[in-house]
Amino acid sequence: MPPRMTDFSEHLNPEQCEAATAGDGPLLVLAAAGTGKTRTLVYRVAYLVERGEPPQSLLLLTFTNRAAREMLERAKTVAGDAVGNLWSGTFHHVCNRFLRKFADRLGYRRDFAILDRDDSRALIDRCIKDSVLNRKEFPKKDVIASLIGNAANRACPLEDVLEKAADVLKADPSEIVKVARLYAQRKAESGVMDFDDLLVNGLRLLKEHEDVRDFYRGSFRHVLVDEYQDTNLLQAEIVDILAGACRNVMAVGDDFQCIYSWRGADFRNIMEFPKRWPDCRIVRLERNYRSAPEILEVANACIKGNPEQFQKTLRPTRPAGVKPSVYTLRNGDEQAMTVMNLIRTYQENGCRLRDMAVLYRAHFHSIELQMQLARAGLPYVITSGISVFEQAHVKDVIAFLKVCENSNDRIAFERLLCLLDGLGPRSAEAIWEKLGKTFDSGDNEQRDRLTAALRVSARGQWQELARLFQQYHDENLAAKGGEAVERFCDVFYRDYLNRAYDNGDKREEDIRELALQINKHDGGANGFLQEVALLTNIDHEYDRMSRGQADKVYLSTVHQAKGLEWPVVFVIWAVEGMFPSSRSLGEAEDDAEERRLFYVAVTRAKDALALCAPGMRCTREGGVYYCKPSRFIKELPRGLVKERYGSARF
DNA sequence: GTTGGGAGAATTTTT
DNA sequence: TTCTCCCAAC
Repeated sequence: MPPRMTDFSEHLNPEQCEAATAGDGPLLVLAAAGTGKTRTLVYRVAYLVERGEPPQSLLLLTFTNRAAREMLERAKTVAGDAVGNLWSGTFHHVCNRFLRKFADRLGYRRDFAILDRDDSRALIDRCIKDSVLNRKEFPKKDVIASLIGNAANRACPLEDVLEKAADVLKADPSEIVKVARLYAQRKAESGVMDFDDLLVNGLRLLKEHEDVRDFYRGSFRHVLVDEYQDTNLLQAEIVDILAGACRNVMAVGDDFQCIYSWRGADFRNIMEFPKRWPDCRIVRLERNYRSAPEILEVANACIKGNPEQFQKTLRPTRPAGVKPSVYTLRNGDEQAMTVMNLIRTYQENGCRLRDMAVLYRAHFHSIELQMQLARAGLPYVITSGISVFEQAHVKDVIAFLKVCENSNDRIAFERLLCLLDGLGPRSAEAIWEKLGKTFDSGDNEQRDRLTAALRVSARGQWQELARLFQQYHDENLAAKGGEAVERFCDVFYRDYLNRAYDNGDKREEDIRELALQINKHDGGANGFLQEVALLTNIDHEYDRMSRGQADKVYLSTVHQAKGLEWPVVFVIWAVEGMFPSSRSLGEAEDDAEERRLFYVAVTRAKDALALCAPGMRCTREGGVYYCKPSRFIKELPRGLVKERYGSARF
């Protein structure tokens, strides 16, 4: 079959086409919200493949697995299945792949374990307990974790981060440094990496090992990066190195939408891209296909005042629609009621529930609305703060699988043992030491030694597990990890769930579903385990949504709504102190980021946008705060929005 | 050392 | 609401 050739100018507007069909050399695409950024990237991939580039020589870096998957699928429909061989995934994913091949160069085993956020915080907590005497005054593990993470992602010494945070932190910086050292030391001792280490070590690999660097430089002829504005210094450097030889680097992003600086993202990466790649071509995408012009006017007006940005103006392509509304409301309850009534009205006018979203700054802002929706029986889905894969019961099951597969995973081993009756962290640790810091689940003798080390009350339960390990290795259950999980649940875990939780049934369901997911995974149990730490909520959520085609209203934080769109969008709690959040306001930079976040919220809407500003907020204790409408509303020029009041008054 | 009850706190969280 | 921490009782 002759290769099919796409007429790119037919599918793309001139700017998109210019970006997609550009020749070799660095390319920066400044793509404002809703201007077909993904489409351009997809066609770029298709173009390169049709032009004869082997797909495996293309590297497509994204920020979520979902984005990678979506783009891959779309590119396949344009250029055919051959596209499927290209390298795509998140930075963490790609670094993980590098490290699975070369981690031994850095003194790690190639089957190193990954600490997810929870594991990492738990380990930090242990370090605090073991090294800090006066813990009353010492910051909590979350604070320490974010300081350490900040330093890693900004590629700067922890001391600098601490200095900047000095006035908020009461603790002695040297003590925090001590904890951080201990944390690093313990990670090294057990040969594990946390999320940040994947980036740090991925980069080290490329920097310190010339042959590895040359190997990957030689593998990739083109490096394409999505959401470039949210890269941190490490990620930008990884891109620069990988594209260092071929010089074919395409960065796509929108500095207006950089909303992760608190995680180390630095929008200067995108601002300074032309400095680092002086001969780069810059293409601006400004024609917005998503939103009604009235919505874009609000978006343009709200972002205008931000300093330090590439000047871009969203240009509408759609015909006139309706002006966005600003609702002035009495309190959270009236807000919830009003939003619900509006949702109903839209629904009566033929709008599906899944075409509507409610966005907010922080999860807890949605409580009243959730309660109202639940009471009224209006179906909704909500993106929660914790990932499915971070929930205790899912992690328990995964710990079991890890122990089956890996005899060095101390964290998984101890977690599994803690599930036994009357056995806590202390004993689990002691047993691990006693076994010589290893436990081979396939080894009969070791299983017996473990039995002997247990207190009598836990032995019965352990026997069940020991039998299961035996089966695991005899029947080669590794090939179908889901089956192993099912049996684990049957012979042991179900009982535990029902003892430990009120909603044991619900959790068991999660686990049955997890088993299916594991079976679907190509690499068997081991392949699944190597990636599971990098899977997130959104990946899971997405599967569920697309499979169920559920007709539900979507409730989400603005952060998690990035990249998505809905015909109807409500932004609730658009008041000073909540959006912008008073917690994050301090310096001008913070105000700018909150404004970008607001911009992201506004630009999610296609046809209708409602901003809600209640005048007061009730606290748990029955107290009342008065709130002023958000500065982002106040700043809007007159006439851009329609002023309205709560439906309770009609 | 483990477990369970009660008090108290909660910004965002691509990996 | 849900998660986390701390203390007291096994």
